[in-house]
Amino acid sequence: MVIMTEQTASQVSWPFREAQRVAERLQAKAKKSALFETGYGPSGLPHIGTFGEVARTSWVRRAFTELTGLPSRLLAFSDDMDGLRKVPDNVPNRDMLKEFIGRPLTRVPDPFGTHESFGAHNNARLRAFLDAFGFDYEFASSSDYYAAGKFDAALRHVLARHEEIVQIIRPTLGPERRASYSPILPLHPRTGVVMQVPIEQVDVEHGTVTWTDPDSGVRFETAVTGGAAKLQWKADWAMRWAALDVDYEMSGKDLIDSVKLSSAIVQALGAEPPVCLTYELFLDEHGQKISKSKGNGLSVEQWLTYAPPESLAQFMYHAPQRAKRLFFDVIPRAADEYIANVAALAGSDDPHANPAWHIHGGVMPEQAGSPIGFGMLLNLASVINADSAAMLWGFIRAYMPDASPESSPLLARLVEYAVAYNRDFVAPKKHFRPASALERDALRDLAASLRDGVDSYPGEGLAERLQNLVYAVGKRHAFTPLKAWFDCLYQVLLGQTEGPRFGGFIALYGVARTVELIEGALARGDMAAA
RNA sequence: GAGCCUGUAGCUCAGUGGUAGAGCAUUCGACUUUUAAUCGAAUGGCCGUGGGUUCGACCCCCACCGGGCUCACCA
Repeated sequence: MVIMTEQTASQVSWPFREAQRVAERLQAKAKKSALFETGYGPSGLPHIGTFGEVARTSWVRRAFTELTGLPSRLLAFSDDMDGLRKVPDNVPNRDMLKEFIGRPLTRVPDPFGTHESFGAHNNARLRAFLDAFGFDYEFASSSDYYAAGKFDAALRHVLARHEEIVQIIRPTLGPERRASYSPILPLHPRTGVVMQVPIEQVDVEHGTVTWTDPDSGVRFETAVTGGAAKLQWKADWAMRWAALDVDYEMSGKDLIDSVKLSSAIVQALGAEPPVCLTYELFLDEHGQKISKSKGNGLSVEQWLTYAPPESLAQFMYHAPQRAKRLFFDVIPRAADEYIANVAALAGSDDPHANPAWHIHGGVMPEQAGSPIGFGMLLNLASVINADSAAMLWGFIRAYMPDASPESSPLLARLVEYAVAYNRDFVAPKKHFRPASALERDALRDLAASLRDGVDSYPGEGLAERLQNLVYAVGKRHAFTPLKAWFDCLYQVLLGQTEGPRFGGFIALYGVARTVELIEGALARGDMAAA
């Protein structure tokens, strides 16, 4: 076991602090490898919190490797043996599902018809989601583990400590549940439903429980092993910790009580709970809780439409134990923080303290950074009304001749995101004011002049000749001051009060398209007048 | 009822014992045949309140006030 030096012990980065706790746990148990776990409930399709949990756990795992050099695994554990509690409203074939309420998800037909069970379908979605980010993990199915007998020894142990476990959980329950509670949930031998019934008899020697079907009155003796029964949630978690010897698991603060109780149960089983971290939940823009029905959350898909995955990781990295508002405006900031961290990493004497190091698993890609910040890029996209990456690149090169997609792959991606951001959030809010009579004449003149060509105008490049053309048109009409002519162009054509040098804009936007832009604005004016 | 987070510039937020920070906003300036992504500068804080620890507290401890969330059925 590697003992931390003073330098590493003073790490200010939380993944290393967590990794240190894991290292101490292993040292105490004389273990030679670490097991990290993340869990998924049956109701959950993967969402932004799923990403956060797996990313954060992966960072702790990576830090653990750095710290100790010991091997480790990350188990993504799906609670797919849980009973279907209610029919989700976002799936097809809901009537069909009604008949399977209460049965383990892996024994409910897939309403989408693409997998052998609903559980398998959700598992596939989860794996595809995790794979899309390139997470290194092993998938585990609760149903498989139960059926394969991987929990059998632990389940018998639970049976032996049945009363003790009941005593731990019972005080936390309401009067109704208190009467019937058992950590053992036998599967009904005929219907397959996960039964929440009083356990009348516990036979430790044979590994069975006896219970009565409330509907038929028939008594059953069911084995707790081999997938004939499963455990109630908190006991299930504890049993899994014990059976697999899980070393690390983080969870949201909504599970604080569960962590407490499961830890008590695992100790009743004679084992030690893993190192646990409780993270804060996300709030919306107004500090309110995020609920799917209100739709005030921000989805992974939304985030990744407007900024790179690294920025989402950056957001998740910072202070997991503090409540953060998760809404649209945090995206550009997260992207810029990431870019700044990449830049800072180059000359850093303590890379472990830098989020970018963690985000990239300690191996930075070539040319990871961007010479231009995302905020600036968004601003630029807005100012020039960029509707294509090529147009944005044109202006970037004017500012930074050496920049190219090849020399800065991140910038190339950011450009695409900035165009999307402008398209969806900036462009729709533009206010195009109608042109006055004077301005209409001048705009017609401008369109006609553009059609005639720029060859007669002075200047070295196309942009400069176009600029002189625009200027000449303005002078032919009675604008006072001439600035009013340019104000007209921005306000009438681009829907904003300020804008780029217009010749450069036309050169990049295209002469023909600019003419269309002018004709469109004039047509809008006609409609308003009519 | 139990627990967790939070209060720092106008706004959004960094900052865990050693001279209060960033972005945005505001104002001024530079560049500009009108402008502009840009660059420079300025303005702006009893760090929620009151105690305590310390040579020294935004930071650690206690109390209070304000804002918010979670759990008490299931997972």
